[in-house]
Amino acid sequence: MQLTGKVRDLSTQNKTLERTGIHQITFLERAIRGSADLLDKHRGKDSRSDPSSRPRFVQIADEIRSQIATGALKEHDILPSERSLSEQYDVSRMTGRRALEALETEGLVYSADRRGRFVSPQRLKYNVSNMVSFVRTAQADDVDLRIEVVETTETVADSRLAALFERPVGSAIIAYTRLFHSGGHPIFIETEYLVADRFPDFLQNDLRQSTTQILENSFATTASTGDIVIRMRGVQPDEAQLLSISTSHTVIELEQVIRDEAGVPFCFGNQVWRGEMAEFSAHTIVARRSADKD
Amino acid sequence: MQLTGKVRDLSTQNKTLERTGIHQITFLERAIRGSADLLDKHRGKDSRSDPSSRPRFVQIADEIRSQIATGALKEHDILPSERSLSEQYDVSRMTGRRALEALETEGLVYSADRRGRFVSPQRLKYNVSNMVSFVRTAQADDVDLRIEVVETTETVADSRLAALFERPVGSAIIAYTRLFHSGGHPIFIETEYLVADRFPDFLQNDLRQSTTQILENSFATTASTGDIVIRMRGVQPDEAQLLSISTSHTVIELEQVIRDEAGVPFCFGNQVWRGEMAEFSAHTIVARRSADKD
DNA sequence: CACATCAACTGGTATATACCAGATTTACCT
DNA sequence: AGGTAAATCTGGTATATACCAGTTGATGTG
Repeated sequence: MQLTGKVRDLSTQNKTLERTGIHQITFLERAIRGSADLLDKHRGKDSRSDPSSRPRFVQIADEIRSQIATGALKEHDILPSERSLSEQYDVSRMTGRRALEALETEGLVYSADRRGRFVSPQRLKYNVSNMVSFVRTAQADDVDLRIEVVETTETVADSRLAALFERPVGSAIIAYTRLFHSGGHPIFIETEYLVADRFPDFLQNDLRQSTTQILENSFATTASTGDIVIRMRGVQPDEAQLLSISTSHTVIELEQVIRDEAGVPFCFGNQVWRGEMAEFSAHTIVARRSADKD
Repeated sequence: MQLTGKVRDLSTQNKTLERTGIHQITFLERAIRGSADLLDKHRGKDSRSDPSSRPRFVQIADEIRSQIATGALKEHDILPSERSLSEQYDVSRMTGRRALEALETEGLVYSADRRGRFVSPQRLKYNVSNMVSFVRTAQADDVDLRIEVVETTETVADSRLAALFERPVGSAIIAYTRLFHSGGHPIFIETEYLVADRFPDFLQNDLRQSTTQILENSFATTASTGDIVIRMRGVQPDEAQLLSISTSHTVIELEQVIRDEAGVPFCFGNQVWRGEMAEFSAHTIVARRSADKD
């Protein structure tokens, strides 16, 4: 019965081969191994009875991971494709795919839609305490950074923004969304909201620079304190497109409220990071049960 | 040619049905729809030509997501299984699986190996600035928290710990690993390292409580400042087991160095969180270009 | 009633196949 | 040389099938 199945498979597979015309050698190789393989399958069921009890796709992922670790594969190098992995390790394409997907969720690998998968670069370090502008510290650290302005709008405060800014609902708000690239690759999306009456004509500025700088230079406003929330969550379709990652991936969301010396909140920012691309640090000072509660 | 393929499929499928014997109704249903389906397949290829151009598994995930949002499915409720989804939506098991996996990586759903998938509970909020013990603040917020001591060891400092503690390599170090549960479910793993000579007989204490409390009460040591790093990464197999999540998932790693009033580091902690289970907040004060220069 | 057993679940892994659409490369033609 | 069209890559989606190993609940036995 199984053999009959095999024969039928051959006929359909040949039809395919006539069109694609390239996998014939691989196919023949597998056919030669075929008879022995059939016995193997009936015996111990591959790998599970073996001492190496780890799933095949994990083993393959491990091999690639070590190739990255040893430097055989370097940052932004292209990885073997799903199909070539399946030939190389004599597994199905799906198994090769799972290995690559595992590396992707780990963050070691990123994928560019229909072009291939590549080795992820080193993480960017973002010191959230050092709120003196991510842009400026990054540039000081020689991180190449390109800022793309995605959208700028003048809108009004909904209930959430109103509460954050301690202003009435409907207050004029400036909003802009920017996409940050490093090494030619998107790293995070940032949307910032500013109280409009405090920063007239803010959007006239070139936003492809540190906004903290603009606020300091043109509006004499400096960040003094901030409240930050960091969480991991699933990516939204529109975000996925901007970050050029596939849906059903996780990102890190970082929200911050920035206050001036008087404690008045003037900027609300929302950042959506490719999780594998960053690392967040903070320096904290324990509030000795005085004002700060929670 | 395609039709021939179909006929062949039927014959093999019947063979299978004789053994499993349970999915016959589903199979018949599908067979009745068969002729129309075949035409559909030849025309626009399901869903892609449709206005609803989103992949089938995304649509299914969306439906379940809205069921969670509306409260039809509540925290820790069990979700439909992969097989029942595939019947319900008339898709293959793999497609149903992908829908569930998507929800899992989003964090809306967690899976307990071979028992099923369940709706994730609300996130725990962890204020990292408020270093006055996660345990104590959680208990103040009525979060039920169970601490399981996984391992306690007395070891010596490797180069990394030595550097962190500003002590020579080989210094005696106390280490313990604890698993934190909430609502009967594992939330994060914490491993803490203490300089041994400063905290004699520390491991004699019951570690199923706030260690900050122990340090304050028995050793007159209070946390004053801390350095924290947060990053997203892939989970290690041993961690996955403790957290009862599957491999190839992402977790949030939180490392912290805790210092006393004199600025001397006395505790190094490493936490591995189920990413969907937590949300980290911090209150930061901008260092006005004085000491802090990262 | 306690305990062992077994049938029926569950997700996990794996294969084979198919077609799609976008990206890239090659080949050819002007 | 330049440009276009076809071939051939890439991953994305989907189906059907199979067997595995835990979990759970029902069934029966001591």
